[in-house]
Formats: sequence, structure tokens, C-alpha cells
Amino acid sequence: MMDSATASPYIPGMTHSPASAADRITSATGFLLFRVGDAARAVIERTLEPWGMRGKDLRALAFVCDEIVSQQDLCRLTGMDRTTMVAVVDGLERLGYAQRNRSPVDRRKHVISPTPLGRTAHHDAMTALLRAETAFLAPLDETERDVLNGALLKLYAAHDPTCAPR
Amino acid sequence: MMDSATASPYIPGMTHSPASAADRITSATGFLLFRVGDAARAVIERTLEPWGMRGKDLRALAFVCDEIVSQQDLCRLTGMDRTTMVAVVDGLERLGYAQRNRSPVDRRKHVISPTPLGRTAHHDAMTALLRAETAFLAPLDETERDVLNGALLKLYAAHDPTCAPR
DNA sequence: TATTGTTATACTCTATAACTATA
DNA sequence: TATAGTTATAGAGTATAACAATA
Repeated sequence: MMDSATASPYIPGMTHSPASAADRITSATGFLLFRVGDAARAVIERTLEPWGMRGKDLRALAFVCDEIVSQQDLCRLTGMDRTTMVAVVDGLERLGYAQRNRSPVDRRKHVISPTPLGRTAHHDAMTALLRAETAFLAPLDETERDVLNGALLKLYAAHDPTCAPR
Repeated sequence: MMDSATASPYIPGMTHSPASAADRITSATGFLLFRVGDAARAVIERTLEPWGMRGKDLRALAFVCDEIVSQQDLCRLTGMDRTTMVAVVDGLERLGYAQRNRSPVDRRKHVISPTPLGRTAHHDAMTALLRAETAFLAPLDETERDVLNGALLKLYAAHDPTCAPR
């Protein structure tokens, strides 16, 4: 008998030591990372729909709720382009979640601040997001979830340009 | 003294129990998944450049190397749209990695088969990809890598439409 | 001269609709 | 009538270049 396990084409019950070319790429951690990442993004976008926000909008709003920031600060903190940020802040203003005001210190800058509605929306959306996350991670046991989160934190710090020294 | 740890804004050394709004979203597993997924995708795309391929091209080529498939089969296996697949197969043909031939059984179908060059390219690109993956996962120890891969496999099977029952 | 925010524009990626050729 | 493949086209998302207002 041969020395490698069979089963799969392509994935579900997968009896390791992938036999086919498709299985080898499909079970590679890098491939899985971006595929599962895409699935997570889809869940996030769907979850935020009731608040009229996309993932990037909530992310910007989170920074806005933390402290006084300019659009440029938001770009640096989120890794978004300036021109993209214009549209994001436009959206937050249109939804009544944030306001732009000229900085009295440097009149080139806009100070972005959250409205009370914006703080509520941020809080509620985060709650919904964490609930959706629990459902998404349901196939994992507690240890797996912990190791996954810890591993992702390390990889995020190592590879995401947004985490570069500031 | 207060009961929650501080440090962070935003991430790197992060002393858990996230204090700020930005930390709460940034350390959420779902958020980390798609962010790290994007970073992984970027590494994959860069790694494949020498072979003139994108990630999706190598994925299609992997299925082509496995067995006789039509473009429609490739769509079903990869989750890509038919019109997208036309461009992918065009690319593989232009690179000399695969060929289209009318199926003698059903002349509506194209049978996509790999060339010897295509098999070599697939093998070499996969080798490069796994080396890049090792570098990408270097911040993790062996146990973390194993748990990560296992957890991603479970999540992939649970949430990726490509893994639906066939 | 450099920076902040803005607009207009171009580019990439992917999906929709309509067409051809088969079945 | 339905399916495989193709083309043309439109849409979303994002980045580049140029501009106005400050500093």
C-alpha cells in the first residue's frame, strides 16, 4: 500500500498529507488566511448594514471616539488613503455619527469628533460585531479561539503596515 | 487603582483587556482575520510575480494539474465567475502553462490541460509559496502554527462557499 | 516650500447582460 | 429550451494628480 493518506478533493473531511495539487494549495496556511479573512470580512460588512456602515467606517469611528483626531491622523492610524478618508468622514457626517470642525490651532486641519448618536452607534455596532464573531468562531473550542487570536495578534503586529512604529 | 490594564494605542505590545475603542475593534478576532488575511494575500501576490501569476491563477492551475477539467468545473471548484475564468485561462494559455481544447464528448466545453511548462511552474511556484509562508509565520512557534492551520481549516470548511457539499 | 483637505480622474477587479455555438 | 464559453459593459473600490487654503 502507498504511504500517503487519501480522501479530500477538495477539503471538508480532509485526511491529511494532501494528495492532490489543489489540496496542497487549499490547505496552505497563507491561502486559508486570506480566504477565511474574506469570509470574516463578509460577515462584518453584513453585520454593520443596520448602522449604514462598512467595516472601515466603524474602524474610523472607533478612533474618532477615542480622542481628538484629524483626517490625516485617521489616515495614519488606519492605513487608508487621504482621498478615501474624505469619503469615509463624509459618510460618518451624513449618518450623523461625527462632525468636522476647523482646528483653531491649525486651520488647515479638520478636527473630527463623535456625536452622541455616533457613540451609541459605535457601542451598539461593536456589540453586534462581537456577537457575530462568536457565531463565526463557533466551530472552534476555547483553546483554539485563544491561540488563534494570539497568533493573529502576533502576525498583525509583524506584517500590517498600520502597526509600524509611530 | 483601576481594574483594567492599560498600554497599547494601538496594538504592538498590547497589555490585554483593551482600554480604547480602537483597541477593542483592532484586537477583535474577526478584524484581525481579514487584516492578516490581506497581508497574507499581499505576500502571495508578490511571491508569484516571477511566474507572471496572481494567486487565483495558481489556484486554477493547481486544479488543472490534478485532473481533466472544463472552465465551468474550474468555476465551481474555485468559486470564480465564468467571465473571470475566461481571463484566468487566457492568462495561463498566454504564459504557456495550459491549453484549451474542445471536448470531443461535448463540443460546447473546453478541456483545460496543463503543459509540461505549466506543471513545472506550478511546482516551483508552490515551493516558493511555502517558503514565503514559513517566513510569514515565523513569529509563531510550532504549536501556534499547527493550531492556527487547524482552526483555519475548520473555519474555511464552515464558512467558505467553495466548500459547500458537491 | 510643505501640509491638509478636496475634487477629478484613472485603474483594477469583478459581476451582469447579451451573443454564439453547441446540446 | 438549456448550457459552455465569450465579449462588451457597468459598477465598486481605491489610488494618482492637480488644486485651494493654510502654515
